[in-house]
Amino acid sequence: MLAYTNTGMSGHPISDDNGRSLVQLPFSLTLPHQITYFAPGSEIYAQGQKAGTIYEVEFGAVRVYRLLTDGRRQISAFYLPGEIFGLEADETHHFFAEAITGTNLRLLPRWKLGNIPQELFSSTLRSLTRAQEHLLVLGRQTAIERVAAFLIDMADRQGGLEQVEIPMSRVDIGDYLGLTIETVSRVFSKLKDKGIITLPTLRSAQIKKWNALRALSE
Amino acid sequence: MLAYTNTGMSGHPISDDNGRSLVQLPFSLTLPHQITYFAPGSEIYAQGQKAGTIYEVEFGAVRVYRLLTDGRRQISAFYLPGEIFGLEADETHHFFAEAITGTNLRLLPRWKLGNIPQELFSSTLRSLTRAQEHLLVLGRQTAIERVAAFLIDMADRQGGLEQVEIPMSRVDIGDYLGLTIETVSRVFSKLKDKGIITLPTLRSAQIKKWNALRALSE
DNA sequence: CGACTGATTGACTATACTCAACTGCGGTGG
DNA sequence: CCACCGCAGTTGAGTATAGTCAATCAGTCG
Repeated sequence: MLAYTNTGMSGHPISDDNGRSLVQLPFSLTLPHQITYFAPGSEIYAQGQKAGTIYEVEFGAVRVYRLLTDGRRQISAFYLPGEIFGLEADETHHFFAEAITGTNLRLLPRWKLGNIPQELFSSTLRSLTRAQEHLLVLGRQTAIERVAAFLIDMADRQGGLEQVEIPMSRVDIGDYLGLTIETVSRVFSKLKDKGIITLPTLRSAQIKKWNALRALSE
Repeated sequence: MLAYTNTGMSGHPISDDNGRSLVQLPFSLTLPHQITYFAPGSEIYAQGQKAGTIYEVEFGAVRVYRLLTDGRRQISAFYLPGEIFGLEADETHHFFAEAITGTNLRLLPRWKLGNIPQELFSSTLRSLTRAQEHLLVLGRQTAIERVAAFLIDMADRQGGLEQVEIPMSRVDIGDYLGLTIETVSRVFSKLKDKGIITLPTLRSAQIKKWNALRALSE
């Protein structure tokens, strides 16, 4: 889990040859920073743990989520290469974070009090806007609209190409969209039947009709 | 709309004699700052408008929301005295903001680039945590659980007293919780029938059984 | 005191959930 | 290289929760 390998990433690179995002601007605080590999499914931090380190995804994908006592789970965000997570309002983590696929993370030391990098602040504001926009999806959109919004978001974050890599399982997608896996699966099938997308593999999609998909996501 | 009056606030003060929040720490950037009154229902800013000003609620209540093209609305957050809103990741507002009741706002000038006050950063992180927690409510909780969570949140933000002021309408509550007004109303009635709360007026509630309410919100 | 608006209650419906069976992809071993 | 196995995903049938439409009630403001 601490040794660097490429295992688990074959077939799912969402970054260019330098491990940089194709979309997001690379983030850089003062060097040096440590890079750590996390195996698929491994925990990055847990709710209640002491916070401090900030993480930037180099390659792979991360889910950040919260649990109810009976096990219901809400994934509040996925993080792809170039994106930052792990900041908290106080000294404690309020969420869980796990690697989805094999993931390399840059570990950035806690910001110095009174010296907040502009880029870190911007990243936080982008996360806030993203979360607030997702509230609209969860609160007011139907199952089809949610899945359409998810696919468009994933596509946009990967450069807007036809081919979309989907590193997470149907369970993860359901827990992100506030749906069951069965509903997610049914919607994928319906979009496929309508010729809006194709599903070359379980972990990828091709968007064939952008306009139709955008119309669905409202 | 620009002249200071007290109209519309009678009966709903959620702050102490100094107009300070009973719960939140007061926020203060470098003085001076302008105070402006907004009448009930009046617009503070609109989606697409140029952003820049940051707002702190002195008294009253604010709703920040987003609309779908067909009119469906999601309120992403309510802001009560002492709380800050209006910051955006770029130069443009992505949401609408309106005064719910008569509201006094401190208008704080845009932060200087490269000079982000610690308190502003903390406030942003608190908003992010709050939004992410609300995702769990919208994505994974039932109608009763959502209303219970709302009541507890409102109570906590007002000092945890038995008496809770509810400055917003049932429509607002529904659009915040991702429910219809009918469902909100039915849940209020059910909580009342169970003796968990009483409803002295339409704009207030008394929490009689905290444990029961907390258990419902999970 | 009356009218208007917001809230409540009721009857019925629809969307997504639950439970269950089946399919197929991907990985492993012969 | 192919066959088997296991699990993630799909599909189906029936159900439940919240939504829709409609009527009534209540609180507020002229």
